[in-house]
Amino acid sequence: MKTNQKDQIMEAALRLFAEKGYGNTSIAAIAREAGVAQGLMYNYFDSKEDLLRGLLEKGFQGVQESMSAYNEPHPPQKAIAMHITATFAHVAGNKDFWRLFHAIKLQDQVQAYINTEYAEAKTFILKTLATNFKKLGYKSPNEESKLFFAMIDGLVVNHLMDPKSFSLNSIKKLILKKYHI
Amino acid sequence: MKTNQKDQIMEAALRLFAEKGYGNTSIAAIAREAGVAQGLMYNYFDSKEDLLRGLLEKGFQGVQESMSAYNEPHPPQKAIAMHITATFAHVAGNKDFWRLFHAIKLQDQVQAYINTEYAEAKTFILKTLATNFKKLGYKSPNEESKLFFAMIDGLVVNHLMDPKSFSLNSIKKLILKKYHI
Amino acid sequence: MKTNQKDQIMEAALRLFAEKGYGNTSIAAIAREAGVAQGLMYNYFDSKEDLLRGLLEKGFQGVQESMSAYNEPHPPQKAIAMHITATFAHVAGNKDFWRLFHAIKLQDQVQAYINTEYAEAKTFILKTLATNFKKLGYKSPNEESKLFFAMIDGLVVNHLMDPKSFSLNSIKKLILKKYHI
Amino acid sequence: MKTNQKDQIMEAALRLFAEKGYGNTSIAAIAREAGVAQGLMYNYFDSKEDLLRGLLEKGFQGVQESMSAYNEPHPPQKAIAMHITATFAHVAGNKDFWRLFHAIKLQDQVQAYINTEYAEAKTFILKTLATNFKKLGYKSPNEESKLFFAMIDGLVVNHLMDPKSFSLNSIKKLILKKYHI
DNA sequence: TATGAATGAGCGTTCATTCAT
DNA sequence: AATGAATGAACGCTCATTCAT
Repeated sequence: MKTNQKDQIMEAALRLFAEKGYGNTSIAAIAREAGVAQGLMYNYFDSKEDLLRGLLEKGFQGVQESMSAYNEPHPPQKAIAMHITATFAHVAGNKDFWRLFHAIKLQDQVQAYINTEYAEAKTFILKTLATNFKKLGYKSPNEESKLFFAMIDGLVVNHLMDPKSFSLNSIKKLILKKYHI
Repeated sequence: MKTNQKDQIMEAALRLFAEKGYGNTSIAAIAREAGVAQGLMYNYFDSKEDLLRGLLEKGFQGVQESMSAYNEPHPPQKAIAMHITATFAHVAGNKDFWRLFHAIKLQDQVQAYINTEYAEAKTFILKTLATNFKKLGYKSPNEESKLFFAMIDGLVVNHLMDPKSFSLNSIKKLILKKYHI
Repeated sequence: MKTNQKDQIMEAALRLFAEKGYGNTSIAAIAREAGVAQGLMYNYFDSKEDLLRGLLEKGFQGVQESMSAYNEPHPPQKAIAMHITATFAHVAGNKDFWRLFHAIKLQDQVQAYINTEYAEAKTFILKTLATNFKKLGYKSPNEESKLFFAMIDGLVVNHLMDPKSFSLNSIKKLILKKYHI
Repeated sequence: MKTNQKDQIMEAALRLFAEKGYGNTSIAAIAREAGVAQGLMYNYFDSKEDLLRGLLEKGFQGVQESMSAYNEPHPPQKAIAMHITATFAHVAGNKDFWRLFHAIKLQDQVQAYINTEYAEAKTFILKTLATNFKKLGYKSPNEESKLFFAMIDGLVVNHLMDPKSFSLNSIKKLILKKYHI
């Protein structure tokens, strides 16, 4: 009957952080949105910042899981295609997380978590991409992978800002064609 | 001898907003950094938010000016090259502005200014790019321009996050090659 | 096997109140220290303040008992010696209670309990001392008893603050000599 | 026309801390008592604890000044008499400070300041008393000085708790007689 | 009797903003 | 134009207390 209140708090917090920004969201607002007393959050998280960390961690775990496909070897073209597909699908299904993440990633204070969780994933992705580009005969696979990564990143952010103009799926085809996939 | 105090305030604010974030920067800190009294800011701006708006406006004016080259007709390849060069140069010379902008752009409250100032520039750039891509014979010039725009955007953001790994200039060459320029 | 949980709560509370102060000790901390659930305290006490009252009452009962020796008549010199010995012994065996009591005794809110429990004991002691000093021929037995009482009180407090410098036993001999006992 | 608001805050805080205890006094109550906005305190003190420290420091400065008489050499009997007189006078004129101090001195958290400011004064007083008792031919001047110090201390505390019963001046004469002064 | 999740009032603190000078 | 002391609303957080189990 009673849904998990910790989850309700996290959902409410993620929604509000994404919508209004971390700094503009009060604990009171989260509690109201979650339909819960203000103090309850502190049974599950040490502080507002710890709640943010919890949300980011949970989000990155989802990313990690959606990236598990890379653990098995694939032909490079398929691997790249899968990367795009998986990324776009994860963004589509976790818009609030990605809005929050991209809104926060440039702030020094948060770079700590990001450097742990995100930087690893980023490094892994860049390496995997470089390997695949090398297999495909690209001249500068490292630069190529950075460019590719930045392109996907930029697409995601622009999609989050203005989903109608920047439809991920319509551009996906163009990318595949561009990379002869 | 005495420099314009309004400019000093704006410079201090931009520096601190970029460094610590808008929400984590107090009026007191800005006044301290600018070497003026706390109340002085309110002679020039109605509020802290108005100061932010002022900074964004000024920044976008700079962007507009650096884009004035587009007003004159150029061969499409040169136009695209110029766009990249101008963008990267503006970013290199206005890191604080771009850090602030990208840190803030996803928040609903700020989208108001952005929809006025930035969206216009964005639309203009997208149209110009599309025109040029069309001239160059690309099949889907609109999608192509969005992809290109997102790529540049993503590069800039990744550069701002980690300038050493994402050197703009080393990737610039790759882009030019990619687009046969 | 299972000790009385009420006693465990009271012991934990006394320890923590003495160590960290009443105001700095939370019910949660007491429950943790006592190894019981947070809510259990309210089965035995109406409130945190009532728990404090319970601790003070129990402490004063102990004082009362250790003073029972006075109920039997003694030669005045022996009575005074016994008072010192009993007091110092009780302090040595109940440091936490005395720390708590002396830390709290000056606050108006607590004076209520003190005026009931403690004031009676104090009055009794002062009277007994005065009687004995009178028997010993002192000119102002009332003033003399107050001075004596304050001296013992001051020694105890200074001992609690700094046991090494203010050793009760080494000063006890000096007092006995001073009063020709 | 306008009295110093920092002083008003300190006075209000000292009064309330002495009356209700440090932990039971809110910043809001201090501001109300001082007739001032809540936030103003933080223009003068970093925190509530810093305000407490400020009050204790100011109080100890007063003690130091009232002890300046000891800097000049006096015959031992006069020195002791002066100590009593100065102490009682200072207590009479600074009841709130002494109530606050004695209510707080047993708490570990505050012992830091006390060990700096107060412990020095205490050590100085104990040494001076011991010197004077030695000059007067007492057998154990160190123990004697501790006993004397504790006696005065106890008298002050009992006076603060119950000024009517423990009149300092009526007991002062008894002390002087006791020490043949 | 015992649990501990949930509550919500109240705290210390910050800070955008005002205003007398 | 310029100052900075003063304001007070709002924040993050704590914790005594309650209550369904």
